[in-house]
Amino acid sequence: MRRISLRSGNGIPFLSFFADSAITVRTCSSFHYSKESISVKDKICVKSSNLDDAVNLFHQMVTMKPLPSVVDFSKLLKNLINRKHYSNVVSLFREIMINSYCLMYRVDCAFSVLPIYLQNGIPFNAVTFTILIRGIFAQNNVKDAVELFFKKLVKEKICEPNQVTYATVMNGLSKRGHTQKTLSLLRLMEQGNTKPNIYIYNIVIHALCKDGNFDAAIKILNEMKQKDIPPDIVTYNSIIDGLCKLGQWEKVKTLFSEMVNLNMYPDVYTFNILTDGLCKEGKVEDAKEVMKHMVRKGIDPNIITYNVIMDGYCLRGQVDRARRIFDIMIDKGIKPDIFCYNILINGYCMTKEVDDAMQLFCEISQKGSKPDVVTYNTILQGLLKLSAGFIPDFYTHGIVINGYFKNGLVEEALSLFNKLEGNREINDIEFYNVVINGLCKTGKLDEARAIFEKLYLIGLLPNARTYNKITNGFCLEGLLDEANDMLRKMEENGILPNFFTYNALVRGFLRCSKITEMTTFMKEMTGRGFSFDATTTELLLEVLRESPSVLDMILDLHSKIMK
DNA sequence: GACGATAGGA
Repeated sequence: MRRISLRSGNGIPFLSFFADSAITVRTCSSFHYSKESISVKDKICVKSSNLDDAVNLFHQMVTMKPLPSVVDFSKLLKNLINRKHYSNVVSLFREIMINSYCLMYRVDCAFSVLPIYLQNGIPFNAVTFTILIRGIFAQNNVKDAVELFFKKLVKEKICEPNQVTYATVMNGLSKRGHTQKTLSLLRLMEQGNTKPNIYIYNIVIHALCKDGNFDAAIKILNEMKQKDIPPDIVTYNSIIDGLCKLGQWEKVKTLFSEMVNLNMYPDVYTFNILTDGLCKEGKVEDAKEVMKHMVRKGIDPNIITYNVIMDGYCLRGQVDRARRIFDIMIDKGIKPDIFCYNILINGYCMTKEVDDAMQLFCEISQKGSKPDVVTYNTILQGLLKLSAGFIPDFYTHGIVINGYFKNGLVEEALSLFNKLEGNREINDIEFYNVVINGLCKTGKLDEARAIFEKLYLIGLLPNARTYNKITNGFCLEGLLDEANDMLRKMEENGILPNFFTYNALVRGFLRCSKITEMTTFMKEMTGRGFSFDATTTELLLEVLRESPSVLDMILDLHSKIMK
C-alpha cells in the first residue's frame, strides 16, 4: 500500500519557471488498432484470394491485438502450401514467424522454427537473435536470454550483435533489476566494435536513476557528453523522474534550466513526470496547475496525466474528486484503460466504499476493458480490510489458486498449493479439485494425474467433480480411451457420471471428429436423461459448419441405434 | 527495412 510522502518543502516554483519559457508543441502519435470487420477465419477460407492477399493477411494478423490463434496462422500457411507457394511460406517464416511467436509468448515455438532457417540455408542475423532474446525476456527468463546472447553471439560469434541487440539485452536486464549487469554491458560495448549510442546510454541512465544512484547517472551523463553523444529529452526525463520521486525539487529545477538552455523543451512525458511527483506528495492543486500550463503550451494531457491526477486525489482519500476527473477525461474522448479503473477501485477500497468499487469492477468488461492481476489484488485487499481478523480457510486458498490458473500464473498456483499441502492445512477434496482442474486446463495433464492418483494415499476420496475434471483433462488432450476408462472407473467406485461428465466426453469425441463413437455415446447419455450443454452445442454447430456432411452421419447412425 | 530508450495502478 502506498502513502503520500510527507517530505518537507513548500510550494514548487515550477509555474513561474515555465511562464517565461517558450515551449514548442510536440504532437504525440497514438496507436489505433483497426477493427476487423471480417474474421480471420473467414479471410483464410476465401479460396479465390491471391498470393499477395495471403501475404498481406499474414502481416495484418501479426499486428492484431489479441493475436489470432496458432491454428489460424497454420491454416493460412497450409493454404499457401496447398497452392504450392513453398518459397513464400519460407520467406514469411523468415520475416515474421519468430517475431509473432515471441509476441505470443511462445518462445518454444519460435525456437522450433530455427531448423527451417538451417535447412534452407538462410543465414542467422542480428535481427533474428534480437527478436528471440526479446521474446525470452518477455517470459521473464533472464538466464536463457543472457545465455543465448553470450554463448551464441559473443562466444560462438554466429553473428555480430548490433546496437539494437545490445539495447534489447540491456533493457531486458535493467527492467528486471539487474542494473550492474546493464552497466557491465555498456563497458563491454565501449571496448568492442559496436559502440554505444544514445539509446544505450539512456537505458543505463534510466536504470541508475530508478535505483536512486544519481552520482553514477551524472557520471555517465558526463561520459556521453565527452564522447560527443549529446543527451536528449529522454535522458533528461529519466533523471528528472528519479529526482521527482525523491522529492529533490531544487535539483529538478537545475536540470530544467540546463534543458531549456540546450533548446530542449518539456514534452508530455516531462509534464507527466512532474505531475506525478507533485501528486505523490499530496500536492494535487499544484499538479493541476502544471496540467493547465501544459495545455497553454499546446501539449495535450493524455490518459497518463489524468490517471496521475486521479491517483493523487485517491491518495488523499478524495475519491469523489478523482471520479470527477474520470468523467471529464471520458468527456474529452479518452477511453479509460485498466489503470484508470484500478486507480479508482483502489480509491474506493481505501475509503471502504467496496460497493462502489464492485460496481466499477463490473463496468470494466462492459466498457471493453479487462480486469488484470492488479484489479483483483486491489479488490482482495479492499475486502480483507473490511473483515479484520479474518483467517483464510481452504476455500479462500482455492479461490486464489483458481485465480492464478485462470490468469495463466501456473507456477504461482503450484507454489501456493505446495506450500499449503506441505503444511497439511488442506484436507478437503474440493481444494484438490481446483488444482486438478487448473492443471488440466493449462495442459499439465501428467501433473493433474499424479495428484489424482495420490489422493487415496492421503485418505481423500475423489467425488464426481474430481472425476469430471480429470476426464475433461483427458478429453482436452484427445486421450479419449483414458477418458472412457475414467468414466468406467467412476462407475465402479459407485459415483454416477452426470451431465458434466457426458458433456466433457461428447466434446472430446467432437474435437477428434469421432462421430461414430460420439453418436453411440449419445445413446447412453440420452438414455440417462442428459442433454448437451451450451458449450457442447456450440462446438457441435462449429463442426457442422465446417463439415455439413457430419449431420447426415449423425442422423443416420442415430436412427440405426434407435431401431 | 526489420529490432531498441522516458511517464500512470495493488
